[in-house]
Formats: sequence, C-alpha cells, structure tokens
Amino acid sequence: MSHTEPPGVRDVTRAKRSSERITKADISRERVLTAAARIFSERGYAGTTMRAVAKNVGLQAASLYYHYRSKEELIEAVLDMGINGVSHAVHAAVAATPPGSSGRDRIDIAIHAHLTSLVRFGDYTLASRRVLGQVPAHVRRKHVRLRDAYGEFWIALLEAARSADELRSDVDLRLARTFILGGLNFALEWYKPQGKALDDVARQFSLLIGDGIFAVPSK
Amino acid sequence: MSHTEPPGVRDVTRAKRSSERITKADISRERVLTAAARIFSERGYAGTTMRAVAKNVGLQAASLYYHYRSKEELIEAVLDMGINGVSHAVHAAVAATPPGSSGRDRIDIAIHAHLTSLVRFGDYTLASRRVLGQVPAHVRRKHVRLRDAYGEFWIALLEAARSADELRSDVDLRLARTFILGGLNFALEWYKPQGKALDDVARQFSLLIGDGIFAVPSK
DNA sequence: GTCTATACTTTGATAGAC
DNA sequence: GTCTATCAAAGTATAGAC
Repeated sequence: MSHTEPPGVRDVTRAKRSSERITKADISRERVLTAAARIFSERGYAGTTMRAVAKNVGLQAASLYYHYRSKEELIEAVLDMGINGVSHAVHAAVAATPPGSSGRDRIDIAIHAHLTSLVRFGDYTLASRRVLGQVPAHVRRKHVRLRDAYGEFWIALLEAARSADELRSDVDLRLARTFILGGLNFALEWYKPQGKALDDVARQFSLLIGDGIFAVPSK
Repeated sequence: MSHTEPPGVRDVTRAKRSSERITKADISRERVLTAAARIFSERGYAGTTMRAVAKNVGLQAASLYYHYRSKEELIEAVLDMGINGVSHAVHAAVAATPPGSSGRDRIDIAIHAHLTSLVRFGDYTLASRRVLGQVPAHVRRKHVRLRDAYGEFWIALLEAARSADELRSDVDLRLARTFILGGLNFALEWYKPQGKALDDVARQFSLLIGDGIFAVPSK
C-alpha cells in the first residue's frame, strides 16, 4: 500500500466535530481550497487570480469571498495543509516505531512517511514548496517557522542515530539533513503515481541515504 | 578557491567579439538582467513587474523595452543564463578530468562543479528553479529540454561508473540521479557565502552520495 | 451561498519628445 | 538611450440583489 486516501472535506474543515453536519459551505470551501492549491502551485502567488480559482470550481470570483476573506487567507490555508500534512504524518509514523528500533529503522520510516505524505498532499506541498518565497512577508514568516521546526525534527533523528554510534563519524548532521530533504522533496516534481510504486522509491532512497551509490570496497 | 568571478558584462553580452567596444547599452542591458534575475527569483514570474525591475536599476519602465522587447524575452534571457551556466561549467570540468580517472573521481568533480556554478550564477539558477513552471508555455518548453539534456549527462556519468563496476548493483540510476540533483540544487536555497566554504560542502556531499551516512558494518 | 455590477489599482506595452 | 504621458486589459475587493 503506497497511496493513502487523499485529504477530503473531513480533513479540511478543521475541528468540526463528527456529530456536526457537513454543510454546503464546507463542500464549497474545500473545493475552492483544492483548486487553489493546484493553481497556486502551477502559476505562483501573483500568477494565481481569484477569477481563475473561481472559474475552476464553477463560481464567480466574488463568491470566493464568502469562504475566504482575501487571497492571503486562501494561500495561508493552502500552506497550512501542505506543511502540517507532512509534518504530522512523519511525527506520527516515527512515534509509532516499536521500542527497540534502531536509529536506522526510524530514519527509514521517516523517509517512507515523508515521501508518501508528500505525494498524498501533492498540490498542497507543491504549493508550499513553490510559492512560500512569493507570499506576503507576514504570511511567510509563520510558515518558515513551521518548516524549520520540521527540519529540527530531522536533526533529532540523526542525532539519535549518532548517539547510538550508527553514523560514520565524519558526517555533518545539518548538511546531511538538508541534502536528504532536498533529494526527497524533489520527488514532488517528478513522481507520477502511474510509475514505480512509491514504496519502492522510498526503499531505494533509504539505501542511497544509508549506504551511498558506490560498492563497499571503493574508497 | 571556492568562488569564481560572478558573471559580468562580457559573459552576458553574448557573442560580442573582444575587439568590439562595450557600449552603454551593453551595460544597461546587463544591469537590467541582473536585477531581473533577482526579482524574478524572489517574486515569481507574474509577481515581477517591469516597473519593479526598472526602479531597481534607476530607469523608467518604458526604458526596459529598448533592451528587451517584452517581459517574456527578459525571463528567457534569465533562464538561459541559469541553465547554460551550470551545464557548461559541469561539462567543462568533467571534460578536463585526467584520462585515467575513475568514475567516482569524475562524479566528485561533477558534484563540485555543479555546486560552485550553482552558487556563482545564484540569482539566475534560483530564477530557473523557481519560475520555470510559471512561465508562458512556449518559453518553458525550450528550457525544460535544456534541463533534461543536462539530466541525461548525469545518467551518462553514472552509467560509466556502473560499467567500471564501481556502483552497488542494486542502485537505480535514474532514481539516484534525481535524488542527487535534488539534494545539490537545494543548496541554492540555504547556502550563504559567509558560512562553510563551498569546497567543504562539496566534499561532504561527495561522501554522502558515495558512501551514505551509516557506518559500514551497519546493515 | 452565489450572483451581477462596479470601484479602484496595477499591469504590460506603445508613442513621441529630448 | 531614456524620458513623460497614456491606453487597454486585468487585478482584488466590496455592495447589494436574490
């Protein structure tokens, strides 16, 4: 199983208790958000017009303002989903690791969870990746903080492995972290569900990150 | 030596024979291009206005049209510099490898050249990375082709190493290639010349790509 | 909830003076 | 080469009807 359910109304209408009914507004709001994520990721922040988003869901531009107060609020909602989606998924997966697991096991699990949630929240994570730098400064600050916190989680993962003497002694943790995340995140740009199963990609990446590309008696 | 000269008028006014004088137009044209690269990379394609670029070099918006016929032509010039700058630098560095070099030597040299030229052409490569997807379709097509050709060069590098039996047998070449380029290119987003010397970063990445992060008797 | 109508701003680009 | 002046098109957002 490499693909989980994509996010739906339930995930998107945050904090709605399961007893409450899902209203027409919830549905529209979610359709708008989905369309916005895709269009923001394709055309950038300034290149995305309220008219284009509206047209995509069969509404007039003015109607979007019933669901979101402004374009800024719309991109904020998209960025939230992208960054939190991945971050929560990876935290959860690592937390669910059996007690005796090695650092390497935990890192492999993080790689797998990162990759699958990246793809699961495809348009949202793509939008985060591509427009974070183009967004009004006060919006950007908050999400840069979230992203950095996630980065620190990876440092902790690597540090744990180092403490258990699993790492080569000459590895620079922060450089390794950025390299790993750079390589994984790039998958967003090229991975297509029709191709290789995502589980296989994750396995290959684990191998690459763990052991490199060269045969052992190489150096 | 980790930083080469940044590109100047000579590089930018393409195909101008060294006997010809550099005109006032050449200077303005280059200043416009430099500013455009930075602003495109910061604000995206649609978010960059001709007025903003002009203001940045102390001109009126209308004056830009003396140097570039349109916004499209301007972004094309920026993308050209970004993609060709890196591609040419890496080709040249690998071509200059001594005859007996191993596949690993050549890959290390490519990593170093990729990283240094990435940083040398900073704003241009950043612009390519960030706005390629936002640009009018016919502009994008050409540059996607260039980028893909560069990717194939890396496949050839890896294939050569495989033929010499230097690679672990279970490495998927195309996956390894995208992972490596993803990790290297991400450096664009965080590398600051004030920090660690770029040569050291390149060395770390070579180690990471070659041998991974885990100590040898780990698996 | 979604519409039509519209106010106001900013955009890429051109014309023609200097 | 660069300027001022200007245009038509497109942008965000609001008001008020249904």
